[in-house]
Formats: sequence, C-alpha cells, structure tokens
Amino acid sequence: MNRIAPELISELKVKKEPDKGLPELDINGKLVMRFAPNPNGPATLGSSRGMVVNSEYTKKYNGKFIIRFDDTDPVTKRPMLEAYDWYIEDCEWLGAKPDEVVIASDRMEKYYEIARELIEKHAAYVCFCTQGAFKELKDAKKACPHREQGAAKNLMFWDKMLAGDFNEQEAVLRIKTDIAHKDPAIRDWGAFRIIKTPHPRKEVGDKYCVWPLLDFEGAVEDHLLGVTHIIRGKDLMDSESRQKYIYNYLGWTYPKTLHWGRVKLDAGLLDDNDEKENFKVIDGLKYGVPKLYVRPDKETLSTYEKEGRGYPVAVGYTKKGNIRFKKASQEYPMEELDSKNGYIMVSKKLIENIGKFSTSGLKKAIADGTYSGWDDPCVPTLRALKRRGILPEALRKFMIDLGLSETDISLSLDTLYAENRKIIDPIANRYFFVWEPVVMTIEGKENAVARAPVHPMRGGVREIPVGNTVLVCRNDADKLSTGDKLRLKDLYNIEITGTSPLTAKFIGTGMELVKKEKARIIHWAPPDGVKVRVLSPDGEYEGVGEHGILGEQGKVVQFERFGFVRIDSVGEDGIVAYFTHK
RNA sequence: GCUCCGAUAGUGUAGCAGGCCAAUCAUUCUGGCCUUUCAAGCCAGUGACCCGGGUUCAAAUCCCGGUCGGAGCACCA
Repeated sequence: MNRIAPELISELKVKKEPDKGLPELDINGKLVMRFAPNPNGPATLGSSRGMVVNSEYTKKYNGKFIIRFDDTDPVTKRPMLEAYDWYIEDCEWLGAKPDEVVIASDRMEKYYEIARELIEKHAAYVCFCTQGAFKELKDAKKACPHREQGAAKNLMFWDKMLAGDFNEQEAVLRIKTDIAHKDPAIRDWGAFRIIKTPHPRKEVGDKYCVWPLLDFEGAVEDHLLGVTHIIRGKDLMDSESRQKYIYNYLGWTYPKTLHWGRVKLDAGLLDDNDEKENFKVIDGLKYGVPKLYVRPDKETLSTYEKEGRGYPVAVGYTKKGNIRFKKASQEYPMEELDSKNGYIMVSKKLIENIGKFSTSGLKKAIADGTYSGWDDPCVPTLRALKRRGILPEALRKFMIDLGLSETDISLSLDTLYAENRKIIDPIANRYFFVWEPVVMTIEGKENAVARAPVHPMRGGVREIPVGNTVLVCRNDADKLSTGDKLRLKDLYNIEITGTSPLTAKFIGTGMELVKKEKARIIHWAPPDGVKVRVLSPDGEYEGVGEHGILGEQGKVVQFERFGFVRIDSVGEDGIVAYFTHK
C-alpha cells in the first residue's frame, strides 16, 4: 500500500486526527460575538461558559467580543447595580476582556425608532387584549381585534404608550408574525410592555415607561452591533424564528446561531471524610449543590471501616434518576439502594430539585442569611470560585472542553478541580493544619526542630520548633491505641503510651520504622500555632496551623492530608482560608 | 394540547458526508509502583454507541417508529 498509493495513507492520517477544542465556525468576514447577561446578580459558573466560549472564538478568529447587558426589566429581573462592574471584572479575570460594553437601558431611543418603523410597515400593532384573552385567541389561531387597526391608529396609540397615557398591563406592542403558525410560540409575540417602576440605574431612572422584551431588544441589538454569530441556550431556540420576522421586515441578515443545552451541577462540593453519625439530608438542595448523606448497610459499613475509607457519600443523581456516589464508578437506581442495600433515600421530588439554582433563589438565601454573600464558598458564583482559589485557566479549559453540544448536561466539578489541581499542585506550598486538634504529650525529647519541605519537588525547608507537646487531628487520635508506633511527619517517631489523655514517648528519628515496619505517618501542629478557620462548601473546619501560613495571604497552599485552600485573610484572631478542593 | 431540540462508559467529550471504531480523550473509580501527605507522578484495569425495525456487502454514523430527557407557547431573561 505504501508503495502503490502513498497519498492514500496520508489521507487516512488526516481523517483520523481528532478535533481539538471548539468546532470551527463558518465565517464570512469579521467575526463578531456577544455575551449578553442580565445583571440581576453576579456571574455564575453557567455565565462563565458564555464568557469563555464567545471570547475564545473571537480570539481564535481575531474577531470582536462584546458584552451586552440585557437589563430591560426593572421589575421581575431587576438589575443589581454592582453586578455590571462585577461582570466586567469577572470577564477580565477569565481572560475574556470585552472589546465593547453595551448597556441596553442606554439605548432605548434606538428601540423606539425601530418600533416606529415596524408600525409604519404594518409589521407591529398596539394590542389592548388582556393576557388571558390574547392567549385564547392565539391558541385558536385567531387574530385579535387590534391586529388590523391600521398604521395611523397604531402610531397614535404607540405615542400615547410612550407618553405614559396607559397603565401597566393596558397595552402592549406586538410583532405581526403568522397568527396561524403551527408553533404557538411564534404567533404575534409581544415586543414592548409598560412598566412604571423606575430602572435602578440612575442614568435611566424613570425616563422610560415602555420597555422592550428580550426578543425585540436582542434582535435589534444583534443587528446594530453587527453580531455575526450567536450562541445561546436551547431554551431560546424559538427566538430565532420569532426574531427573523423583524429581520425580514427590515431587510436585515440574521446571524448564524448555535445552541447549547441546559447545564446543571451534578457533583458534590463536598468531602467524603465526614463522619456523619446517621444518614441525613442536609441543606444544599435549594441552591443546587447536592449534599446527601447515606448510611450504608452493616456489611458495607464494616468493609469500609476496615479499609478506613469512610462513608460513601451520594453526590448527585443522573438523568436516569439514579444516585451517584463519590467513591464509586457506577450509579445505582434509587429503588435498589432503598430495598436491597438498606440505604435510606430522600424523596424523588427533593432529588429532582438538585441542580437547579437560580439567581433569584440565591438572592433570597443570601438575604435570609443562609449564605454570607455572593462569594460564600457554597455558592456557584465566579466570585466565590475565585475566592476559593480556582484559577481562570482551569475554568477556561473546563468550559472549552465541554464544547458546544445541544445535549443537556450535568456538570461534574471533579473535572474542574482536577484541571485546577494540575496548575496549583506544582506551585502551592505545603503546611500542616490540624483540625479538631487534640493535645499529645511526648516524653523523652524536650526540644526539636522539624525541617519539613515547603514543597515535595521544589525543595525549600520550613522549620517548626517543637517542645514536648504537639497537636494532632481528633480523627487520627481516635484510631490510636497504646503501643502503636508511628511517625510525626518530618519530625520523629513515637510510641503511644496512653490514650486519655493522649501521651507518647520518643523512640527515634530514623525512617526505618516507616520503611520496614510500615508505620503510619501523621501530621501535627505546634500547640502555639496560629488559629485557622477553613470555610468550605461542606461546612467550617477549625483548627491550628503552623506559623508559616501567616505569610501566604492571597495564595493557594496545600494543607497536607487535608486539601488545597486559599488563604483569604490573616487577622488578629487567626487565619481564614477558603477550601479549594482535595 | 401544540411546537422544537437532544440521546456514546459514573460524568463530560471525539467520531456521526457509512467501512480506518471489538469506538477517542479527560475525569471518576479499582489495583500496583513511587513517595516522610490519604497530594502529585508513573503503570495497569473496570466501564458506553437508548430501544425496535429498515436501507446496505457494511450503520454509533442514513431512514422510519417508539422510549426517555430538556425546552418554548410570559406584559422574565
């Protein structure tokens, strides 16, 4: 083959080459894309997909990336003033700095102009039907009495609307489509409605009482901004059909569209080391981070205990309604777990609510104190992820790898964490942090100085002076019994001489104990260390860490045998760290 | 009720102008090596084309029917 047709071989190789990254775009001229959030709250994990993918494309094709605030609803999705800047900050943080920033509420006059033009072209009319009445007509494919009232009349009504002569709910401007369209979603949709609540932005305030709906505002803006490609959620699929009516009336060219499916959070922002006495369902359901603790049957439990593995933790459910466990590579149907294995399950309804979190839901939970704010470690906002030490590069890669499929997906944050860990692990300094500390008194060695590596690969030494007591984790202490020999990491070997109180004696410094006798190694902290609080999605850990942590403010470090954390603040009463991931 | 989308391992993806596919990559999980962290690294392993028909020499890829999942039919975005 090589001899007869070498060109065929190279052809084969080309075809086998897998597509890396995002699919190619069909481009004609300069690429212009936009990310169009409603600033009614800060950017979330979901928003980052739009930021990253749109900006990635415009970078790749040397195009233009626009952020546009679709803030034309002063009531139901009332914009939050701080969020405008937050969005832009988050974009920059993510390496998605916009080339242009557009605020819809600044551009109302343009929308009015176009509306007028459409009315003149008999393409829009002022409708006075109540919502219910119109729906009935629409469902029956029947035109409402206002549909053919004539351009002159419509123009007059429109001016009265703008002048504030009508009350809310009294009139609405509709785009004429096809009242008998087979898809009811397309029939004569609303373009403007009356809202007399002032807009929160003071530049706008009570200047307008007629506000465009999304399909109108978006349609006009995409044209005005010269957007060539739109990526939007599948929930907005009908928008294209609706908006095309405007484009046709006005002779505009509709951008190319791509859609992606719904995203929900699947994996746990939680730790499986927890020792929950009993099965419990604790909070987290209402904001989309599943936290289900299940108690295994006796047999499984003893196996797990023997292996020192801790409890299996249910971290989510799948499309099929099955339960997925942290320590498993499979999922199980609920019924099976319930009956056969003695698991106790939560109601299906509760489970169905997992993974759906909304900006308004978060807002409420923050207001009532469930979370400390928009950067609470429990909350899936970009601000919170940033504070926890998730790096933008990791998030970018994660989002790009998701691609552009129209499939609805359940995100597993494990993948994001793995991505982040790859970046962080080589640079994060290591420290001891002892949570739920227990004092251990050691005899036979008055003073010593531990020389521990700052990083296992990079070298560097941290020195920790030790007297005759150290602190160890309750978790480790509970597993010790008199006579056990073990090593305090980077310090020396000890033998337990009593468990309450915990006492030990010095038995040497050599590594033979570990190498030959396979003794366990545990970490520890000096009793006069610094107080450390770790805030994690799974709750709070309090303990003591070594002094070196004081110099790491703002950095991500690894607490050995605990996980990565970002040192958030160093204050009078100790250190506050945010949990990144294992 | 009407309309529109989707379906590849636990999760996310590649392949989908039919043969390179006993199906890619990543992550998870399991086992081993290494290691003064239960981290990282290295090696190995488990694990998937929703179902049923059809077209074809040949189907994950095309067609039809079903099932399941999601969405829209707002004076929300």
